[in-house]
Amino acid sequence: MCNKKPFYITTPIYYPSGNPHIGHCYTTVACDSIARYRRMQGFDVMFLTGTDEHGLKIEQKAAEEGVTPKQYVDKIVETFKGLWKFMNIDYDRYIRTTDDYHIKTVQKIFTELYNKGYIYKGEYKGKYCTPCESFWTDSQLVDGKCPECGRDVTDAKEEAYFFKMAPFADRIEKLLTQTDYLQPKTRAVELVNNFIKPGLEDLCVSRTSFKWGIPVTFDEKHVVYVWIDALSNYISALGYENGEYNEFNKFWPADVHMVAKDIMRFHAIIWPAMLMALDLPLPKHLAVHGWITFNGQKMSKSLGNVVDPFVLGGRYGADAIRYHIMREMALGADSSFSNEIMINRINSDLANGLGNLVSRTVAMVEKYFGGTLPTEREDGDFDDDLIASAVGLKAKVDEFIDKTQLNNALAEIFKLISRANKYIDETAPWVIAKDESKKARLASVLYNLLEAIRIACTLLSAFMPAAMPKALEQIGACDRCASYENAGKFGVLPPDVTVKKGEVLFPRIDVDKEIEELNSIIKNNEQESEEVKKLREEIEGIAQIGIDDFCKVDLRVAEIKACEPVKKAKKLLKLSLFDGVKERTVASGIAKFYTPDELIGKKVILVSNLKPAKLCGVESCGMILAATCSEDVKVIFVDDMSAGSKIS
RNA sequence: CGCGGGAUAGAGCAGCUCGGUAGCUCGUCGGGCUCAUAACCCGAAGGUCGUCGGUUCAAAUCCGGCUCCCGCAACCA
Repeated sequence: MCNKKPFYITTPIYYPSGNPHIGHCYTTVACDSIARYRRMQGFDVMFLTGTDEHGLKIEQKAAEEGVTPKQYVDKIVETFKGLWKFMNIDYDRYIRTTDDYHIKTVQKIFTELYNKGYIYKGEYKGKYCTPCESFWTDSQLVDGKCPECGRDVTDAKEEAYFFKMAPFADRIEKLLTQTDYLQPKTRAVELVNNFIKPGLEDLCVSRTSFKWGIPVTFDEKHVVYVWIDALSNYISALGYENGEYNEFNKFWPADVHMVAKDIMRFHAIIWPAMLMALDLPLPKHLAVHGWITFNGQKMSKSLGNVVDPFVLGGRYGADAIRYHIMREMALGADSSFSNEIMINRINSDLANGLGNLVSRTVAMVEKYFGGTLPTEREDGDFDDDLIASAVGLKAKVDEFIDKTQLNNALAEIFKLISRANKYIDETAPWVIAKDESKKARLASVLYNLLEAIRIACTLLSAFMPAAMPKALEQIGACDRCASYENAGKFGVLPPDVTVKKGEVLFPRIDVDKEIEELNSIIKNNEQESEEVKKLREEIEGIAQIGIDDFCKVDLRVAEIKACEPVKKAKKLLKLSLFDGVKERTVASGIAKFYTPDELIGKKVILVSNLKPAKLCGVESCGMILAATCSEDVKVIFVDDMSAGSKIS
């Protein structure tokens, strides 16, 4: 036990503002598979996952439901844990940022960084929505209004603590460009160019505008804002600066932090900076994967296409879902998920390939030898090639696991499965079986097949922890036979091995029928309830206004005299509008939907008394009205009216 | 001229570092087999490797221009 090498792997801590979806599944299943593989290899593994439970959004969601924030997150955390159980996720520790020991660590880290001079008190400037009691950045605003309630915001400042990033810029740049910290490394240049070269901005690390967070010990009106709270989970979970655990020295630095690309920046820049400030060693690898897209679109609740892992797993089994997402997803790249792709994959690899191989092999042992092989052997053609493939597999898979390339590891294993299926055709056991004098040869062929299956299934058991033990049982492999150690050897099963046919491992799926059913599930669940519900909530959520409020907005017909794209902006068109009195410039985010030629001469509705603002260097005086429906935008034209006409 | 990635058979991808016969999976078509979950095995069709030009005996691969897509950043008033 003591001489086992430690291996520490983490998922991000998920934000429980809603139920888990297949995207959460991906990261967690990937980590679980790696963790299981490392355990099999004999590492002393610490696999950490958890939830990030503080923040304004949780506070608000809880308030909406009339419960305390803690009650709210408790409920969702149960759903997360339920999903992990359902997907056979075998984590060693589950951290919640509301756990006492984590809070203790965060407070100590915050104080230490303050004492070291890396955290200082400053002022946070932003837009403030009084009814929502929330700060927003300019870029978060929707039409200049609060994105939550749609009401006006005001310029406001609040006292806040900031973390100095600048001292670490050089070291972070080196970390990203000169080490193999970031996987895949292709994104390093992007990060350096976008964030480090322009100069790292200091990071706002406390807030006074909401309460649901960890209090700053030396300044009680502040709570710690996201970064220091969330990122330090990776060390607080090991007992850093708290008495709960005593494993920091054993497991830190982490071997792999796995994250999706949307939070890469925080783990690639902020987290290393924090660790540098604390004088702690840096994690060895940051593995960044893409998003699962659904029928080509990014997975999101608003699109109404969230794939429910419970539904899919319930239909095809957790292992089939695990296999599909591992096999399909390459590190770094997005992978498209659709019911059709998934079902085809399950059918061709799991049902036709692996499942059928086990089934036909076991059936032959039972049919020709009553389930137990005789011990006589006779070598023959094709044996060497199959054996070589089987014996060499482990080293190849090891290499891909080391590189966090699970898809390639699986592809390699399935090459052996194909090889074995081909071997059956080459040797044609049913022909040998007709000749009584060739029993020994027949036994050899079947034994070789069982061995190939044993090796493949042993290595696969990290990925499919429920189905593989069943397969190994069918071929008569004991626990010892199915060890990682033995996956590199041939001839491990006893010569007189006894097989036992069992249930079908991966039933073949009727593609057309399933897709139809899944589509109707999606329609019922999401399009009608989710999407309409969301729209209704959105509309109902907007406060009513009196006619006098409406009259504050001056709407006029204006003619587009000239139009050109804004340089440096993809979405903006610069319009010259004649409002009846004079020409003015308005920037509008419609470049994707209209060309300048289409617009010149048209008359549109102008919000004429909107306060001017600068967009991508263009002074914009007013805005024009357009309807927006998901991705599409249509400007409202009023061509028959003359410029300057009032609209009311 | 903001930064980066990409364009290869119907689909999804590899090959490009280090030029020399274009490969894999799925799908389609034809054949074989009958142990098996109508599964398995073999074969075929299908690509001027985005476009134009350059270097070279030889370019998917190296160099340059262009078109289009996708990330990131910045604005969707």
